[in-house]
Amino acid sequence: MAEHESHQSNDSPLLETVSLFQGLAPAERQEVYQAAHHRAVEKGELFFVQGEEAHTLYVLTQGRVRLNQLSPEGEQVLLRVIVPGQLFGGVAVLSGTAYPAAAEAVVPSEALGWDGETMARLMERYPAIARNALRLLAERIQELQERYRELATERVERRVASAVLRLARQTGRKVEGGILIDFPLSREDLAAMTGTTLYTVSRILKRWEKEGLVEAGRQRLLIRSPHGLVALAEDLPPALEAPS
Amino acid sequence: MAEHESHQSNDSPLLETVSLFQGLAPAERQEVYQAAHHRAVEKGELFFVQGEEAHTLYVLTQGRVRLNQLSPEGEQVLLRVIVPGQLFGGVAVLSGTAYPAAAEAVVPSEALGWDGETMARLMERYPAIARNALRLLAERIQELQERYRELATERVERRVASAVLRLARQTGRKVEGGILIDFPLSREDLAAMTGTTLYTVSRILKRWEKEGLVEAGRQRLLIRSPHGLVALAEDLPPALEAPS
DNA sequence: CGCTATTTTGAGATGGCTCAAGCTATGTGG
DNA sequence: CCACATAGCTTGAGCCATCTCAAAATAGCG
Repeated sequence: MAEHESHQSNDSPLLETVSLFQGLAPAERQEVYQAAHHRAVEKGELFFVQGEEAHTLYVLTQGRVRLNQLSPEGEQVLLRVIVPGQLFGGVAVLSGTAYPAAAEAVVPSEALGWDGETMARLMERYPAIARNALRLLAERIQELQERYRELATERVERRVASAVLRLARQTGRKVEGGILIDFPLSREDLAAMTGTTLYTVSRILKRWEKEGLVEAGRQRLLIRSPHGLVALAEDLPPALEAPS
Repeated sequence: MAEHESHQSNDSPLLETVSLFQGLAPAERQEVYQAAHHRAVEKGELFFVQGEEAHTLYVLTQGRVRLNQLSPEGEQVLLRVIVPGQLFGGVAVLSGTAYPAAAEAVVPSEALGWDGETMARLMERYPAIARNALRLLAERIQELQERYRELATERVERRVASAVLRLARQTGRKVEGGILIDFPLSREDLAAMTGTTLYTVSRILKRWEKEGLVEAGRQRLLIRSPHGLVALAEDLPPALEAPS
């Protein structure tokens, strides 16, 4: 029957953990799931491009997606990295405008999509979805405001430290020796997240490596000492090795 | 009876223009209005402080309010300026967290306030309010993202130009000779909006004044040539005087 | 095994910050 | 109504964090 070739179920076990659908009964989630269409994109491909009229709101189910915003002059900013369970494209759909950024899969990725009208209908029927959406957007605003302040008032090294920690929290995988950022992340990506250049990021990572804070490879970042980075991000006195 | 000493009505003519309540019938707006309480604060006073648990969502009816975010290190960022009709404090109430910024009246100001539960109840009853709120938040996110990119990729002068233009659009008053920013705005305020220092802003304004773009006084800014500023903000070739 | 993307490193330039000092409106109390 | 206090603004000089540009090293990938 109408069955997607999904990974491990024809049910909506995945949606259980999606905060947009929190508070729905299983049967309701099932209905929401039925209304979705499934989309898979290759590494490097886009779910949507910046400027395209927004039609679909996605929830990522597999992979990692970057939201890039391009300035009129062609400079890129990496607004955020989406991990499974998170919403993307929603802002544009809800405000009825064009996508303000492009969504690029950094690894092979899959998502569920609902077009604007469908989602409006679902929200109508299940106000909990609208409430959740409000809460999610409000949280996004708070985070954005904080990052805005960070960018406005803090030096590069600290911004990079914050960005790395944020990534670690979002998409870090515990491995022996530390926390590994779980997708290919280049110096240039980090630069685009923090408003600096890839050269400066490279130098900073080298320095951190010397200090034993991280282990940085080609598109790879292992955080050996989250504490050390937190200290940097918050400008604590650089943690003495052996307090007397 | 229970009548506020409001400026010119016991009705809700004001709410008509508030986008949060767009789409409500007059009677419904009336009910919304009944549920509000009225609050006036003096110049320099705060509607709420940063970190305070969020209880009330406001719509400004009179005056101008600044939303300031303070960094842990004590540096200030001016996130936005609220003009009558706009919502503030809503993000914190909707996400159920503490206010992420302080709201300071830059001139004597008045607002209508609803506490979180009341607003939740109203949204329940009138889904249009929830829809409007979603749209408003989505628009805020878009604006913030854009400003984030601006801060990340553009030089100070251009950022200041953009900030001034934004203010002019929001709260500019046409007067003879140009557009006047309609509330006291210091060099330091502009610096806090654009992530720079008051010294740099001062120099930039002086330069613009020499070029005839603006007229800058003590906490006063008159834009003589919006076009010139737009050119700066967008890095067009600096508008030739007389194209041959 | 060679090609290409990524990263490192150096050297030099500079935009904007910092600090210090003086200036000037504005409002206030005598 | 004046003189003074104050908050806001200007200006200079020096510095430095970060950017730029150039070039070489490295690592994957096909």
